[in-house]
Amino acid sequence: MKSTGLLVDCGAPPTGDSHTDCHKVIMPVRDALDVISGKWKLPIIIAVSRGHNRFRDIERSIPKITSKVLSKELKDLETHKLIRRTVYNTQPVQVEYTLTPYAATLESVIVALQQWGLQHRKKILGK
Amino acid sequence: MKSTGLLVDCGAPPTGDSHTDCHKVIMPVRDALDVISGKWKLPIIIAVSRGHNRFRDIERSIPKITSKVLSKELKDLETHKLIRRTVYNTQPVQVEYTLTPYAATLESVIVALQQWGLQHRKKILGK
DNA sequence: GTAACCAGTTTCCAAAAGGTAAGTGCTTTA
DNA sequence: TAAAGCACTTACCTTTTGGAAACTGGTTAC
Repeated sequence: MKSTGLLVDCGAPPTGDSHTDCHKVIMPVRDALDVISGKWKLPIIIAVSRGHNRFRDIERSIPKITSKVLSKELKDLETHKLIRRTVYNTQPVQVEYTLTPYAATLESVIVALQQWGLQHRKKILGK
Repeated sequence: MKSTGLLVDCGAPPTGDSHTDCHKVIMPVRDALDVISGKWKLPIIIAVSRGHNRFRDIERSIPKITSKVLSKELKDLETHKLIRRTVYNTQPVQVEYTLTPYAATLESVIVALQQWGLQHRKKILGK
């Protein structure tokens, strides 16, 4: 799911009636999904929020992620202002990834997904 | 190494094994994303929940979706027990899509995404 | 002096997602 | 009788995603 701009072009909103109500929910949800959907973005945000701030540390904390994918997703998250990359000119150079304050606004999304995922797993695995 | 406050409480002490701690959040979130991520699944659920129950009606209510994609996503949602497909043997056959009670459990996820999407759009446009 | 760690990048490739356009078989409406 | 609606399906194609593996250019530990 790739869009050109920062917000989703949902086309012309259907005028009036029952569609409008629907559209008012669909559009914001699509805006949000555009930023955070995909296999890796939220796991990365969670890992960084739990104190995994170095590249290899994040990589190790997320099962099955590869360095190539991590590198690309970190760049995406940086352009969406959810993660900040800081380079310290130590010897050798040390790179630290931290969440921006803006990323904290995703907390309710993460909590909702975590809780739904938990009960879903219980439901699927026999209960 | 400061935290932004995005700390999801998953019952483990922050001083414990940070990888285990982290996985308790990542795994459920990934379980949830497996079911609902992608460009169309939540928009379809929203449309159906708003009373768009016929194929063409759903199609019209979601900007830019095509019948091919809608058909495929509806099948996926059916196998995940989120949508029920009912065929009435009228002349001609009438097909109705409805949400299962289980789909209602996604409400908090949808609300969280909708609200985040709303403020995100405001942030992007209104700065 | 070589093995390992760091922060990535590169290449090659397969699979999944998604768009375009047309068609199917049926029925209803003008 | 033609057009349009319903519920889809099919074929073809491009884009996106992501996995595997090697590699780079530095540093540090044994």
